[in-house]
Amino acid sequence: MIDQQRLKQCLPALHKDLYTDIIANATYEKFSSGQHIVRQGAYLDFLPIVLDGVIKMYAEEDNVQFLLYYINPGESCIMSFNHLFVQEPINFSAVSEDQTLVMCLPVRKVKEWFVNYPSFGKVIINDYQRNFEDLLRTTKDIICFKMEDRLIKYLCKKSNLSNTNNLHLSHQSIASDLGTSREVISRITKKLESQDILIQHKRHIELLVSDRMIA
Amino acid sequence: MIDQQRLKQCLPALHKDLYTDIIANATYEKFSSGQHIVRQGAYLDFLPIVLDGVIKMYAEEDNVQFLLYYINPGESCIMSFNHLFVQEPINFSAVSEDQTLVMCLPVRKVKEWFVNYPSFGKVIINDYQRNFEDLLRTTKDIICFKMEDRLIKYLCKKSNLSNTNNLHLSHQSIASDLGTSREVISRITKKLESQDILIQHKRHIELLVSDRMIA
DNA sequence: ATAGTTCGGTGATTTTTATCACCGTTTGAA
DNA sequence: TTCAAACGGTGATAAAAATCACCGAACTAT
Repeated sequence: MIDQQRLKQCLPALHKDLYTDIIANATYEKFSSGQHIVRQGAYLDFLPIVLDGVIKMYAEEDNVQFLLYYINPGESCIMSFNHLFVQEPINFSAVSEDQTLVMCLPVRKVKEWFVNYPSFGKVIINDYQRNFEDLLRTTKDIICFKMEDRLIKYLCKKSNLSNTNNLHLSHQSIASDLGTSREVISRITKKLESQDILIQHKRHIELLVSDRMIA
Repeated sequence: MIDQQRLKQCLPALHKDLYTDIIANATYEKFSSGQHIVRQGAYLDFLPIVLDGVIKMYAEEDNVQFLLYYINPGESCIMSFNHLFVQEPINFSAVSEDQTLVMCLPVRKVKEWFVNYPSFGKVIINDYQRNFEDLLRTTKDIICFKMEDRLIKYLCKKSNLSNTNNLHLSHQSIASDLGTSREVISRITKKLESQDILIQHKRHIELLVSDRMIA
């Protein structure tokens, strides 16, 4: 599905032998927008690594589903790694944002690589770190900022990810991502429109500010 | 400062040689209640592992300081691990809750162990996992529960940690941990007192419920 | 002893967020 | 084409949290 060249771009600094080994053992899955790659409460027997597209990490609680952070190409949904060693249900969900290509590494091999290749371990650590920092960022935002600021930040982030200012998002889905209700988003977007921060079109939201407030 | 026996209790399942190596290279620091072990914005040249006492993980933002989760004996404040490899300021603080004994492992050695001992890597992974799950739990609580429920949970947790129902906490410090203001806590504790969930004494709060609502 | 500080209580008010109710429009599928 | 579902707007209201202001009690260091 992918060659060594490509894999090196995604996961640099691994041991030479490891690249061939990974390619020999990987399987691939394509996901269309909105599909579950990992479902909260399920068990895992593979480690997913994003090759193309963006994955949203979600948490669910009391029928509320909210966005934690994003996984970009070359990154692994690494928080499922430990679940490879200890067989416990995972406590978040991963959902494809767009068309997504995911490389799946089998548990057995991942364990083996982790033991035999320190460079693989470093990649794992690095991804853990990144996941943790992203979650921490999100947590800080929730505590420190009010919904209006969080919404702006959210839109800027979306804009960055998709490389456009025209965001095809329903108020409902935004509300869900931010853990609030549609009405709240409707009112805030209206307010932001009056402040020339965005324009609401028929089918999308046009963002008028750039990277503002992105940490 | 500690012998091999003791170290094994804290960090089980390591390679035999590693225990002697760790003990040979560790230094120790004692902290009294409320001292900073790790300060947000600083750089690290050691990996702290808690031997005795409890450590609070804090985040700071906009002059608001709030509790993320606790580190118990045998656990490492592992999120600083990656900062050993890439020299970046850390984005949280660790503060001793009580009298605390911390073992400090030097960067150089930690890197070496990580490469040479897969069992050490597993411990690291395990601690990353735990830290992440704790933070995720906190994040879910913040989004899904209102302050009243979070306060009850917070008090239950404190009670568990210190093994007593008599909690010596000021409203101010509770407010800080939960990221709100003193008045809010004062009003909620009053309400909870009327519901027989707790009693406020001169110098402390007596909790009347047990593990209720602890996830 | 006393002066300054921390602590907790509480009223008043505002801000922020949530919830309910209802309505018209748009969209997509049969 | 038609009908149900999704979407968005908005008023009314309630709930939750934040903010300001002020008070007295308790504690602490000199």
